[in-house]
Amino acid sequence: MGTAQLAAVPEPKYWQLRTVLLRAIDTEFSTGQVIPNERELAARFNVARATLRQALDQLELEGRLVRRRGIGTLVAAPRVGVPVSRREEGWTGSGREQEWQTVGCAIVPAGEKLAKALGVPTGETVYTVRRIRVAQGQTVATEALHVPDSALASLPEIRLSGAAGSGAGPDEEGRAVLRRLERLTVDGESRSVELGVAEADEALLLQRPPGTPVLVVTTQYASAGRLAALAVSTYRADTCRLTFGETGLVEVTPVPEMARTAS
Amino acid sequence: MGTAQLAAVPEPKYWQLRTVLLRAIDTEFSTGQVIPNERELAARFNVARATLRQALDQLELEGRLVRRRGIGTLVAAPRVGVPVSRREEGWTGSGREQEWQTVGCAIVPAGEKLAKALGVPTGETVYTVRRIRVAQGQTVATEALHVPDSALASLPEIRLSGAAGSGAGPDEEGRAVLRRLERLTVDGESRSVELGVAEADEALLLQRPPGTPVLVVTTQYASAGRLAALAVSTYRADTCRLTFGETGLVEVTPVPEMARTAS
DNA sequence: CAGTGGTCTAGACCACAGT
DNA sequence: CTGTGGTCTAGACCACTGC
Repeated sequence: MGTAQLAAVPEPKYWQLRTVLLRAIDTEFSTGQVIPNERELAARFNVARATLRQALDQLELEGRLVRRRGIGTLVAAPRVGVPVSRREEGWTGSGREQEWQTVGCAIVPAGEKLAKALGVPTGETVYTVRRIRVAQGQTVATEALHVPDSALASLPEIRLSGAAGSGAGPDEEGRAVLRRLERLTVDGESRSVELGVAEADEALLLQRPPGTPVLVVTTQYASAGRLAALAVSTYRADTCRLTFGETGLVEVTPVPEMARTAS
Repeated sequence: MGTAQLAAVPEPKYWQLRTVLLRAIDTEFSTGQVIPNERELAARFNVARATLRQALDQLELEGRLVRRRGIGTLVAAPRVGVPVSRREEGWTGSGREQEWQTVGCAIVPAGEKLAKALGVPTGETVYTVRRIRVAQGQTVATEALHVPDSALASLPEIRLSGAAGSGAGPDEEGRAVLRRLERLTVDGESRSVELGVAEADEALLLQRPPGTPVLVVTTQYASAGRLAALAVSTYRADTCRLTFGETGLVEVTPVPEMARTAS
């Protein structure tokens, strides 16, 4: 890792630093390796630690570095491609290996905003299933799957116990909801993706500090011309690349990862 | 906007501040309104300006605030839903209103990484069309559309002039490539979305400083069992919500925007 | 010109991991 | 314990906007 002076151009120092560091980790370090500590790097480049940290913040946002308190700063592994499935495979993932794990379930009357999003009257009972998604031994996403009672009611199946936590275990209730959803015919789904940050409980599930950037995927499932379920999933933005694959299609290059500029 | 003391809990101050400010802008301010300046807010909450700025950084990342140098900090408008089109509508957008504007075109031999991503031999001629996408009077995305010569060659049409900038205008060349692509039958497309930051030239096109977070959409277009084109689009993460709509589907609630937690 | 956000500094202390 | 990253401070100066 070089020690060249930073030019006195109008570009901010932290951005120049980021570029220098990026080149360094691309050429002189490999995945998982720890880079020199912040105080040393700051000294080496003759900048304050805060300035250096600004550069590292950028690289962490780009998923190139991982910082662990008490340990050091490591070169991150390339992002994992996470298929955002089309619902042909069922509600628990691709069938073969369960990619979603139910961690809880709540049965509560819909608040104003939730009711509006679901297109049901405020106060209607809504089943909210909390799930997490694990890939390569790491929790990469959390999800809140909201199903209004009215959507479930049209399905032929025994009713769930009314109050939460009465009979079965905590997420047993959630799995029951999912089982009933299996019988639902989904006509289509529409999605949106945007940037967000992890709040307290999400951050906890993702094993990250609050404020961690996440990709928020909102999926609306339509059945019989009405909204049957709403899923809000938050994926770790630092480690995930969401993929939307066509079902039957020639599998081309798995990971482009290339210059977005080509003069 | 309140002035309550910040509790001495283990949660970092900047995160508490963010929560307080978020509630404030949700209840006491409206879109486009300027909030008090940083020095005043810092004094009001008894924190250093750097700490306050950390909170504002978070809110800006979430797309809730917009900061303009020399002006102040404004409450941001809700994110615009940007349809990431399925290629049924042609290469220039939905036909009716051109959503993409060609701003340049380069004809160069493929570098190593680009060639690998396109699945062509290194050095093959590649047409790279640079486009920007405008929504609501604002540039929301830039794109580099890479088309290998071999994909274009199979199409019946006159050849383009060999060297760049010889005859027609700069982007006239780009439009010609797009016109020829219209004749291409696309069997399918596969996409991925990840978080990135805008580099120098992208930042310029997006009218944002370098390091601005963007949503990077990579689209691979398949034709006749091979990769025919590769598009890398970068959308402003602060102002965009990418939408992936099913073609014929009941249009449900346009913008959920709700608590992702529902205990 | 005055006021705003943007950058940078030098230093302090804390929380956590590994010894 | 030492060493790491995480937080916070108080102050300085710059770049830009609008009057």
